[in-house]
Amino acid sequence: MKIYKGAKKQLYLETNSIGHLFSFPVEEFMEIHEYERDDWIIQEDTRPDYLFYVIEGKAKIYITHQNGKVSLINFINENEYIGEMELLHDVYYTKGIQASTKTICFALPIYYYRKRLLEDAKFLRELTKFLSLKATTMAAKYTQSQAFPLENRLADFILQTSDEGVYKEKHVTVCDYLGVSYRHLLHVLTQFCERGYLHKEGRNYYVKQYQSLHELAKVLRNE
Amino acid sequence: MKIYKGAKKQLYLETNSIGHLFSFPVEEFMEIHEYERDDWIIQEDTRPDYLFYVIEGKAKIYITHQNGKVSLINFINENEYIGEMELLHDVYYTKGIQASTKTICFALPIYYYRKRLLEDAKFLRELTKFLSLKATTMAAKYTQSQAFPLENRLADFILQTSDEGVYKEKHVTVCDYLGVSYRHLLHVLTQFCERGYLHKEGRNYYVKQYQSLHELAKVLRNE
DNA sequence: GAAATAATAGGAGATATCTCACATTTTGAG
DNA sequence: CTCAAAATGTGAGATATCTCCTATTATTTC
Repeated sequence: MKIYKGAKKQLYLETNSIGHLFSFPVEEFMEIHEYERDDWIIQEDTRPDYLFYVIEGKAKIYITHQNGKVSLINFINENEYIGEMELLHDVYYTKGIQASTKTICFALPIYYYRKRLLEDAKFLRELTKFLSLKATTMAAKYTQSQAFPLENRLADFILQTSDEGVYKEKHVTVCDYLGVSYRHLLHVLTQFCERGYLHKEGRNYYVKQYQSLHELAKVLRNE
Repeated sequence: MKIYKGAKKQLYLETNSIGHLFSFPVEEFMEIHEYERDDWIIQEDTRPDYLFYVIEGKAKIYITHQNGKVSLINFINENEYIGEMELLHDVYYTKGIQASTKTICFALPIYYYRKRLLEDAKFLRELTKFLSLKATTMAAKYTQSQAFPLENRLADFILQTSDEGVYKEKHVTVCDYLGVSYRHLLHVLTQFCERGYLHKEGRNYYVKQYQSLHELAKVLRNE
């Protein structure tokens, strides 16, 4: 992890306007952190000292269950918060946050800014919108995972993550994300190939029948 | 649905202080609604005209999937909001909200109060806490449903909902809530009886071995 | 109070998904 | 470059969960 200082910090402050986030000046004690891919931004079960706001990159929220299973709860993208739960609640089981690409965040020391943040309508309004989306997303994932088999959820995931018709996510990550075993994921991918929806070459899968995948995916969404 | 007027309205306004919720007066246009058990407070896919705050009773959030399956997303209890998603977002797939007991809510006309609410730090701070808990709860339910079989989740649910050692929730509701088929729920309940954890009499189940149920339930929680 | 509707109950077979075991390939650290 | 760790791949059998079907009770409704 690196902390940007001096000119580099200035550059990021100027490039990424934060005027819409806070109604009081935060530059003085705000830091800018850079995390490498796979770095832990927050360790599971360890309270963070900062409230983060992602300006570049992508991270993953993980929780480890008592039976050893690991769930990838969700991804965090640019313009999203990290550590907001701990800002709001004194008691909270902290989830692990891991950078999945190089990630750059604004980092506001909680001990210093907490009080003012919780009185700042502008900040709270942004955070409220973010949290409401988070709640909605989780509710959707929850109900979808119960109402539909992997087939449908995977089709949706492939359409969302494939780039120029190529799907090449890591199986390991995907099973944590979709909450199924490695074995089963492979099984369903193989089926997709057999049915001609995908074509496998090495470690990449090429989308051959968008239509079929769309059919499978569309039942997920009412919205 | 009834709307309280005059003295009855006054009574509720006096009994339930709302000073901690808003920093401006809302009494003038705020209504007080009473819903019977099974009334729909909000219809699925129909934007509500009010932001509600539950002061008495309990309600259920439902979504209907394209394949006809119904998910009971969660319960809403006293001191929780209803319709906050629509207040925050212009585009939103509205879930259905059904009273599961007689439910009394404050009802604030959105068209009238929206602007001021979104500028009120006190209101936003409360809402932020509520939404963060909602997001956390949904995330927990999501990952638990993927990491553990019904056995564990049902044990937890029985411990949470049984009263004086008696469990008597409606199976129909429970399967929507835990996201399993009616058939399977019965099957696991029967197992619990066979193992002596529960004893069935008529439509009630008596908890016989708290310890065993606790064992099953405790793996769900790290927190 | 009879008829319609919702809830409970359980059998039987299908299928979605998991666990475990093991082999191969790729990646990363030194 | 080399070795260990991570990721991929596959078989076989177990289990969790679903679907469909059919009865039997409660609960509503007219």
